[in-house]
Amino acid sequence: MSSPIKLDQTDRKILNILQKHAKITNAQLSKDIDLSPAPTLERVKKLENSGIIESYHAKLNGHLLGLNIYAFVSVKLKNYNKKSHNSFISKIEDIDEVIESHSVTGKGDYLLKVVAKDVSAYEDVVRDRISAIDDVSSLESMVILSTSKDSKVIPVP
Amino acid sequence: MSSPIKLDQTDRKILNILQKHAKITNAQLSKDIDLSPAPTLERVKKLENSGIIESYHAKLNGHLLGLNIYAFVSVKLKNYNKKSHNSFISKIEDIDEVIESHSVTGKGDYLLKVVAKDVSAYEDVVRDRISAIDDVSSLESMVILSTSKDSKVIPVP
DNA sequence: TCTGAAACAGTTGCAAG
DNA sequence: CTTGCAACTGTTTCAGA
Repeated sequence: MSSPIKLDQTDRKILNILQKHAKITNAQLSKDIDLSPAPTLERVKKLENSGIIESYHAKLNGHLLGLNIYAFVSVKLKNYNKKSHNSFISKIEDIDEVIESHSVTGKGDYLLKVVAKDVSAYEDVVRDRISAIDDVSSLESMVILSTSKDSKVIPVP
Repeated sequence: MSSPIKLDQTDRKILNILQKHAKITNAQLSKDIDLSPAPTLERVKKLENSGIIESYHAKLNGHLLGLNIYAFVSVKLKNYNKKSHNSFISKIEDIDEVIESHSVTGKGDYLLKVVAKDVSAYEDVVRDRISAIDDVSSLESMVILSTSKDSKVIPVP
């Protein structure tokens, strides 16, 4: 288990700003945290090198791209051995429409997040690609009707 | 309903690259898509201005920050009127540990994504903050044991 | 660890093909 | 669209406090 890395209040400010708005310039970031550009840059690099900042991503608007169905799919497997899990995970990896896959406690074994352009395309993904994996026993769809929060910001302790 | 915006293959390449690696320089991006810097920049601006690119975010490593519990929580409400939904949504908005909230079809009414530093902090959030909302009838936790895919990349049609 | 300044790299806008 | 170039903006390094 890795122990949490020590951060001061300035580091926390940096992380909160970059989670919300990664494209800020170093010059602007330094103003927002009341520091000069040089040490600001150094702190950002340190956060990147330590692995606390993993990566930077553009968030797209799915609707404008014609992706109108978002859903969570709860999956139960037939068997609980390591081979079955690994087999399932590697097949899920290849399905671009599955954008998240988590092993979870509760009634299902995996919870997937799936995106598709319409109900018909969604049906294709669920029936022809996910159900088609032998390791899968049953599925339950939770189609997203609306999203009220998708903050992309985890609370820095 | 908004109709999908027309994109050519070059725009799609840009979107795929920026979803994975938002911090790329315009100069490097232009090389990757075999175009010169000027029109590359113009395309990126167009994608931003059209709203297809919504925002840019730093992805943090929760474990290194001491956030060790991630979970989905399925929530059922007591009532299905608009007032009850709005009340629930606005209260959820204030809980930083709830990083996603989606209204969904299926057994539950909402599916939340929650993060906490340990099981005890998770219990506090679920019991003292989410269950405490009057509109909530019942909850079901699906704690994430492991995540095999979290691509941050939606498939551009 | 910070400041301030100087040197460098990348972006942005524009003209001509 | 491309190339090329200038002006600008932001990054990065470094000596000194």
